[in-house]
Amino acid sequence: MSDTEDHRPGDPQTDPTTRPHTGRRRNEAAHRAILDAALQLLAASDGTPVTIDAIARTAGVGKQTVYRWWPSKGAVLLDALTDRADQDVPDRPDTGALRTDLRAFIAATFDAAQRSTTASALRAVAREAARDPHLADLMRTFTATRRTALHELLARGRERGELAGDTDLELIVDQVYGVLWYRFLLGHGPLDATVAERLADTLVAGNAGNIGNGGNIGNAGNGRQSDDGPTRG
Amino acid sequence: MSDTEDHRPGDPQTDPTTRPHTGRRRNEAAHRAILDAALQLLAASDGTPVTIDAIARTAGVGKQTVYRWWPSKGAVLLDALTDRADQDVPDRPDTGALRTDLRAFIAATFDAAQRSTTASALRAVAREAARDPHLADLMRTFTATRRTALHELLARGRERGELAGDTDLELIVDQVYGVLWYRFLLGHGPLDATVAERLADTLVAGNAGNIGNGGNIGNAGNGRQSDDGPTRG
DNA sequence: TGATTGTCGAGACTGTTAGTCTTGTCAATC
DNA sequence: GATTGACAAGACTAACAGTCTCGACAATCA
Repeated sequence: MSDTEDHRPGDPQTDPTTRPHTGRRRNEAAHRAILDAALQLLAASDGTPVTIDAIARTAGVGKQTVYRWWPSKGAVLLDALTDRADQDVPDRPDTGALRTDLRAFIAATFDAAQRSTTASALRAVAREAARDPHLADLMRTFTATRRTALHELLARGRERGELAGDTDLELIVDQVYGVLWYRFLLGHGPLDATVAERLADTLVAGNAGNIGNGGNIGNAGNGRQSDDGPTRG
Repeated sequence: MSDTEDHRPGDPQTDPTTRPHTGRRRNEAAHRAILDAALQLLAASDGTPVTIDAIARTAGVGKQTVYRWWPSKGAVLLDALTDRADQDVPDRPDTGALRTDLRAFIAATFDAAQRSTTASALRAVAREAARDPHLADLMRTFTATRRTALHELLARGRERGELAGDTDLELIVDQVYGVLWYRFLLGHGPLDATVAERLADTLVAGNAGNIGNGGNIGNAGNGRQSDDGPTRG
């Protein structure tokens, strides 16, 4: 729940530190009802976009009340999604071995994305984000946490020597989340535990360094350079 | 140019085989002007969606003329994009070695996606597709050709023993196009020749079979099973 | 107690856009 | 010359995000 302190942007009156605050107080129940309505509609969404009117009507609330506390439709939707998705943030496995850590992380991530309520909401928000640059930005922040967690997991493995010193960790992160989003949004391939294992194993094997990197073709060391910084964008 | 034979859907009169066709003929110049206008607007798009009115106005054409030949805005946009993107379909390198084939294919694909005209149009169409299920379908067909080409390239390598016999080729395809779309749409990381090489090399190394698949951690053979069929969805 | 402030639900309003319908014109065929 | 159908122009409808207005209500202050 990242929303309990929303203000009307640029409205210092709502900051209780400056002035005692007169006037009627914010109705927490309405606020809660809006988030619940938004999540319910997102979860039930069949592809048609969720409208503000529908959210307000479902919540039994005036439209203005929605816009008093959120700057745009996208912000409401993301708050509703966050409210839900924070419940199933993948934990950060630390088994001491990269391959098993990675397997667990990817499997948990795939699994979380597939939970029916989350999945439908996530898809709906992603669709909105395609048209709403502000929401797209919020989505980037939303995903950055998970990207960072994966990056750290990989960095730990690299420090232990399980990945080559010049491994491009960001590329691995993008391979994982690229496959996830690609299959999630297009739905043309599975995102199950088997795929998670295959992906984890081949990523580790493919970046393991000079010990077993060749296969049938010698893999000449080609000026790869490491890049750090957990999340670039 | 995949559009020269569009009909008004469900309008058998336009099929010249049934009846000689009376009345004024279709204006090819207008048709061409619409596609050109659409592409021009797509290429110049800054994020704001391209409207049908703008296309018609730019083409010097009535809106009805657009809708006479295309069923929806998405269809026009995709036709315009196809018109352009067919020019830079990556060829199918066949150097005899998987690693170099893959490097060339991925580099060419990344490069084509980045060409300024194509890139802007592609992004705009992808944004539209998020809201327009019909366009999303057309996009899948549009990308299927390229997916198939990559799949075949990989299958060739597997036959030559450069990939393990149980390699999941679809997963590799999705890693390539997943990274491509993910970085292309979010723009948080590069899609250059260096990345193409790294990606190709690690994919080959990670799926090379039992010769050098371990790295520091033994990679126990875990019941992976191959799945063929070039494109599943 | 009464004035002030700010929220509430309701819903009218504005502006934008996809897609349809209408009108008067023009070109091809019968 | 009649019919058919494409044409440009643009009015029209329906959805939707976001704003504005209204009368009611709740909290604070003088």
